[in-house]
Amino acid sequence: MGRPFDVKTVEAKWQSRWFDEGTYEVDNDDPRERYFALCMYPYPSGAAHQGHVRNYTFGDLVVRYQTMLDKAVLSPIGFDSFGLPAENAAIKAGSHPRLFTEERMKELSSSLRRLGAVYDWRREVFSHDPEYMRWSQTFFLALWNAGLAYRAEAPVNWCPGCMTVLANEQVHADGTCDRSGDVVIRKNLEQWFFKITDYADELLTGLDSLDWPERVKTMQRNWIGRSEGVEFDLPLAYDPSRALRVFTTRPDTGFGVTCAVIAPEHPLLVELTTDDERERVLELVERAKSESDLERTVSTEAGPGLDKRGAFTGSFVVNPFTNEPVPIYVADYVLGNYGTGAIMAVPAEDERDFAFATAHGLPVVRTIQTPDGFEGGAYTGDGVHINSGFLNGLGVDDAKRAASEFLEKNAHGVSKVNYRLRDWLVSRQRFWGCPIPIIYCDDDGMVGVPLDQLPILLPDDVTMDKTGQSPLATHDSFRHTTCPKCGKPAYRETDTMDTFTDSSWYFLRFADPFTPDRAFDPEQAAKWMPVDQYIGGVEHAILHLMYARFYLKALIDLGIAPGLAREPFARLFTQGMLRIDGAKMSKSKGNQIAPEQYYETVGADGLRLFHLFAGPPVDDVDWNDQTEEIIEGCGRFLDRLYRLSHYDDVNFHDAPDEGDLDVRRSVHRSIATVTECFEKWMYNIAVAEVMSLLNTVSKHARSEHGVERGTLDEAIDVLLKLLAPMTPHLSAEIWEERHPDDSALHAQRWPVADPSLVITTTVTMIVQVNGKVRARLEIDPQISESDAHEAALADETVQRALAGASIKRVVSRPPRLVNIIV
RNA sequence: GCCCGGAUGGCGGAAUCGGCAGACGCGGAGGCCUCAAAAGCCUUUACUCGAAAGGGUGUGUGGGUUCAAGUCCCACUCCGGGCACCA
Repeated sequence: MGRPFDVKTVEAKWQSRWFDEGTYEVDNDDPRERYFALCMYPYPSGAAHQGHVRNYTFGDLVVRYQTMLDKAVLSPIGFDSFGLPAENAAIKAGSHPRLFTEERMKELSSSLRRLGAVYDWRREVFSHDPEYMRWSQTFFLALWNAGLAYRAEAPVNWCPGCMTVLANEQVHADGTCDRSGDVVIRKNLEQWFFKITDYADELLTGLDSLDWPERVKTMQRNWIGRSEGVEFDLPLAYDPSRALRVFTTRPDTGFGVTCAVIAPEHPLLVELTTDDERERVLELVERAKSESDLERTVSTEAGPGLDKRGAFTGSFVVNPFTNEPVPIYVADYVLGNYGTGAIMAVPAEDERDFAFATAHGLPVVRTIQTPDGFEGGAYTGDGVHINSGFLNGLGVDDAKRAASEFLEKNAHGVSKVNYRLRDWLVSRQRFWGCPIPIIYCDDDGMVGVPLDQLPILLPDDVTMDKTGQSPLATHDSFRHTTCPKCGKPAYRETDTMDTFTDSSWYFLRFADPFTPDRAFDPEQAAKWMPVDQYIGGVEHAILHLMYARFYLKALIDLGIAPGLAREPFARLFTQGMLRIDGAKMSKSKGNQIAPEQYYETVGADGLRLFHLFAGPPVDDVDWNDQTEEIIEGCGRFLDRLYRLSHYDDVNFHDAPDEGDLDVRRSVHRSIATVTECFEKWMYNIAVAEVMSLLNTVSKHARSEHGVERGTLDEAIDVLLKLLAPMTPHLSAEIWEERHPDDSALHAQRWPVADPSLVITTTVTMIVQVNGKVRARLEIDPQISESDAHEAALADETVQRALAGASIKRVVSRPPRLVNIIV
């Protein structure tokens, strides 16, 4: 397309200027009000793709807008540079992941600059920087010393594709790996964990204060999964001095217990199993062990096969409510690592128990009166208790209280809160991550690497193993070391940390990377934290966003980050994703649309404008045949702006008249609208408003009568300021042409609407007859109810519509409408 | 199965304090400019009946509340996302 200016030259000029002059560098002692704007730590996968463009366009808009509001805006950037893709690529190419990663970092940096995104590059951070690793390892040791990092054997998720264990959060509900999509298998391994469960309660309650999308908060709440209940004893029938301990959230249904069920991993299982039942029980236990979670996670619907998922142990416990013996079953639907690994089963009021009981021919005893017409198995709603001794007649809540008291007195009952959340598994059997700074000594056991020996760096002389096994595990000079305590030969830990540990504190480093010999100065960090606006994809709703919340709380409690707000991200925005033919646009699917081609035509400005205009930022964007044309349209808008600002085809007249005043009103109303839209993330509407204003001004200026010079200049300058955060290059260029002696556009203040020009002097009132619009009247907004009524009736078209019919009623709602009912 | 979103012209989407449905843009149609084209500019564009004036119908479906419903209530359909044996 032929454009009235050279887009590449203009954009290159301003990009160099912002970068070379450090326009968006900000000092920690800046006295202005502070604003911390942050896009999620990007993984350096090479040149920016459209998803990045969208994300960083939003981020850059926030930075530039807040800057124009005269705030000290912290806009940092860095790279989440450890991770599997680099490692896999290095394996393929036979190189080192570092070389590969640094190449990709350069590409991503320059494509962010090409987009016109502005940062304080002095604060750049990347995870594999030795200085960053030093602090990652320091923090690991601090967590370890405080007991928040520990090593334990547990059944863990192993991804055969990634050749490493994964955290629970990285495994989908269907048992597949979040990264590779492989089916995850369960292994018993000794691994490193962070004790995130210590913070379960705060992670839950802290959500309330956050200005985050409700669905993200809901997802975190569900993931944490708090449940209140009672833990109590079911005495063993053959030895009442001992008991099976169970957890329930429904103590009120105790009279309906018809069996107890324990997990295949339960420590008492062997003892409880009688000779007669041993064969079937062992078979079930073996199967539970070998099956993947995918196979084990089948829904608990009654049907063929369900009976095989549980077996009678041959033993009984006594129900403390009824003093009757009930059989103990083992079943894989009861989890070994939740609650006590054993439950009381109440088929009448729990769907899983109902399905299980039905499959095994166990009785169903209702303890809550079902509503009339209730059909089906378990009834989980509220109701009056029946068949329940002292609980009869009570509702669920009252019965829960009474039953809990009973259990406290008679069955060692204690109220207990359980969480679904498990500790964060942080060790990975991979090379390209931050090494865990622990040494194993035969005499001293686990010993932390002394702080003055940090960072433990990854060796350069490695051959990436085609099998995917980490070369650290077999790297002799890395593995062999001496014990810091006794000096004897010892081994290093060869696992590395989950890369989510790196992204759990990078924002603190951004706040202060300047203080020597410290990860950050807490006083400096406290000035910026929490992040005022965090921007990223919803795919991190649980993973990164929960880990970072935990990590910051832990660092504060360990005295590393005293004085900081306990929540890292005050306000979160999650943008929609890009789809192409309904599928997610992604590198792995190979369906990405590169941004570069658009820089040649509409420029970064045009592409940015498209992303802002395409629809609400939260919504997904479907990239289709029409998209190209919309992008072209965004380019055309910028051309029209350029022409108008050069007075193409404009006619002038001298003194401002009523028409000019109307233009000024439009200008000021647009200021108000765009400002509001920016605050509410309604960027698509902000763009529409600016387009609309340009149309209004152009039309007026190009009319035969023309425009008064000062009025047009004000309109153009306001347009440039409103567009400055959206299309920064061209706006800055035009501004400079028009104001060669003034400071640059981005140093200008955001415009403020003149209230006297925003208020409307006349307004259109609609007149309806029986709810149908029959006339539109220009009236004074202050018009009284009766005047509005009269004006409506006086109108000719209204009279024609009434056609003499008798008026039953008039609804007068000035200044919006009058509705006449006949 | 449960929990959240969402459904508006040919298309992306506006309009949430119940008060002009379709802002803005894309696409289409017609015109101006031009030897012609591109670019640009102007007009028009929900559907439908009508030559026109004018009328009727319209926000996934079916009901309801109201003078008035895209917006509120009830029931449902479809699409997207999250969770899915956590006792």
